[in-house]
Amino acid sequence: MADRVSIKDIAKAADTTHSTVSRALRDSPLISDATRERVKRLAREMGYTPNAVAQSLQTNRTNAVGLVVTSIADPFLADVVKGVEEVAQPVGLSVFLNASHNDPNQEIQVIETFHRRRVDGILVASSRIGSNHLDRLARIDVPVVLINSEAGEDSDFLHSVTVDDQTGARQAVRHLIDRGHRRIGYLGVRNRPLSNERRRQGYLDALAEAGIEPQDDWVEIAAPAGIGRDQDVTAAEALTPSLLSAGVTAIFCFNDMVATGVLLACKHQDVRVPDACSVVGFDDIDLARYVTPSLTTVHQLKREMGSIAMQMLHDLIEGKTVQNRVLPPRFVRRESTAPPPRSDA
Amino acid sequence: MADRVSIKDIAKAADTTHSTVSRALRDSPLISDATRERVKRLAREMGYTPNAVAQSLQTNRTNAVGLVVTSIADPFLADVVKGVEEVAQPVGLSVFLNASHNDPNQEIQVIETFHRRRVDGILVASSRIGSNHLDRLARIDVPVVLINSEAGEDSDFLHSVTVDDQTGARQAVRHLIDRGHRRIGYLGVRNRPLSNERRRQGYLDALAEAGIEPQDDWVEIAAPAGIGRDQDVTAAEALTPSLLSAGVTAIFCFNDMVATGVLLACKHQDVRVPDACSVVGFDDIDLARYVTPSLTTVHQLKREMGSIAMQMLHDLIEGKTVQNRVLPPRFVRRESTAPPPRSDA
DNA sequence: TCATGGCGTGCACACGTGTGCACTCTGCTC
DNA sequence: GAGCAGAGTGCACACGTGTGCACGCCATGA
Repeated sequence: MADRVSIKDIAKAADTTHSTVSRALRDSPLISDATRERVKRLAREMGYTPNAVAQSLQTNRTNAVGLVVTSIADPFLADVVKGVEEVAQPVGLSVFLNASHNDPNQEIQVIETFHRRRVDGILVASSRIGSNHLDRLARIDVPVVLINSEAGEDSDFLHSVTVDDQTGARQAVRHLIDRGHRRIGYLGVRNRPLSNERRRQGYLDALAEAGIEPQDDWVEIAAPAGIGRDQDVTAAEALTPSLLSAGVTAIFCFNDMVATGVLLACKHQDVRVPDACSVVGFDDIDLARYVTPSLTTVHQLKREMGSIAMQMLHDLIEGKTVQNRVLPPRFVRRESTAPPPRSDA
Repeated sequence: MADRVSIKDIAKAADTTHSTVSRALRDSPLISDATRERVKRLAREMGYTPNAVAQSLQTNRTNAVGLVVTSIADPFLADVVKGVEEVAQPVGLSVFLNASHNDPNQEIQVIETFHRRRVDGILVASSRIGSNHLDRLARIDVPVVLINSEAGEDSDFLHSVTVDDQTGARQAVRHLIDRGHRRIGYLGVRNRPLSNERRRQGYLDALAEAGIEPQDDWVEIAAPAGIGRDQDVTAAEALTPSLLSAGVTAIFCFNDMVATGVLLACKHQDVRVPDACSVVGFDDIDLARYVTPSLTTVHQLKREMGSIAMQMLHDLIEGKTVQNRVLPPRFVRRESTAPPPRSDA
């Protein structure tokens, strides 16, 4: 009952028209102070709550944005989403959350849904979408900000915020080299091809700088069954023995989940970390501090990525122009790295 | 350009009226097969995407639900949200995600936003809201499902799905007793009072069954600075020494995060787990398998809670009646529990 | 006294879609 | 041949809000 009250009802109660009520509630200077106050008081008393649906239809603005992530249960993305939320809420933007699970059908469906709902902008933290569905995104005619999956040739509606994967990877591997390692492995993933390629390249850069010839059997690329933590861990666990038997004394991992899988595998094989083998992760999710040994890793500004991306999208919606952002990684040394068992000359 | 096409435009192209187009697209039996096909083909060719905003205004259904969580970065809630998503997407419901951070102002604002947007239902995974904002929720006149925070006296619009905290806790503590422990501590949290109280009660039940007199200094209740993982861990870490010096040989923790804090504290104090002290968690988040030693804990059906809650909400929206659900916990034994160091007679 | 101007209000239309009702047309039946 | 049923379509209104424009009123000034 308190629900169904519209500005028309208020108008009736105030003995005026809905136009006046609308203007009074929006503090239009056209309205006299007396009626403005009278209308506002009535609105309060009658328990009026504006109908955002009708407003959207009229103003052609929904004040809603779409957010696609590959998986919500990914702790990395959870932090990103948190950052998004922290900016969206204060500026009055609502967020439609959708997962894509790297499934082409769901990706299409999600974009379609955002279009139908006439969102004012889209945030993508799901690497495949940026590249694969450009045409579909373009048709919506709405600003898009990609997170950790660059904007290809910069079109005028596609923007991005990323971390400098390659530099982060190079720093991490250089640390291992500085500690005396020469035989260093890379354990990557197949289902996030862009980041994986950049981090692998950083790994190769560091080896090259140190004059180390990379060996084929130092590199393994896991193909996790799905998306998210569990699969990364399991897939990495399975591939670790092969790397160890290739004789590496340190393993640089695509992310902390993969590194955790390596830790578990070492535990089962009684390979002591870091004494017998050093391990380095990427992302610096909370987990990195909780495992034993705690993970040396590359810190990403996860929450900041989310909030910066959301701020960019907000600016774009307001018609401002924005600059793409590349955030700096930060190397974090913890307990999972040490010099190699015996120095390899 | 492909955007601004409405059913009126299609009507013009098909040399008919928007009424016919509307009916044709909705497969109304009033329309002849010929025109239906013609309209549908034109709609496709012109790149028509229905305007959900206008549809909502007309039908008084938004096909959107609101989801409030205390924090998105909480791994427990992340799984719940995932379950919600998995049900919502297929049935065509969109999800507005909002965080409350246990902040009364934000809680009010979130509910207000959901009302303005005329969501068809609300999902609450933020314990405080159920009890504190009943009046506000009632005013929206929309079904509400609470997750892990019961529905008080069951009103007709409030429903819930919870886990049986008390039984889970009792099972966990009984396991410790079976292993031979007599001096068992409880490390709880202050900012989730309902669950905390139920788990503490289960702890007391188990002690009572074994004829053990609980001691005041066996129980500590942490007051984490905020919500989510990090604060739980830190707060628990700080309180662990006090429990250890009370002479307990095992600690039952409010959740796995708290347990992780205990593990860290023990590590720093060189107290070996489980040899010198056993530790039990709650929730069975992924982390529980990754720490060393892996955590003995109480498994919760996290994803299922989300999907069941969403299914309930969907049924309620469709006008069906539903039953509140209490999910069974499942005790999981891992590496963090063992008999006490020397048997206390 | 009349023109002028400003202030406050109401009228009417718009946004895009759904739907009850009236209308037209075709073909059939008596 | 008139009447009628039924199928297909269009008209008009509704949903709740925002806004350009015209109107009425009052005060001011010539």
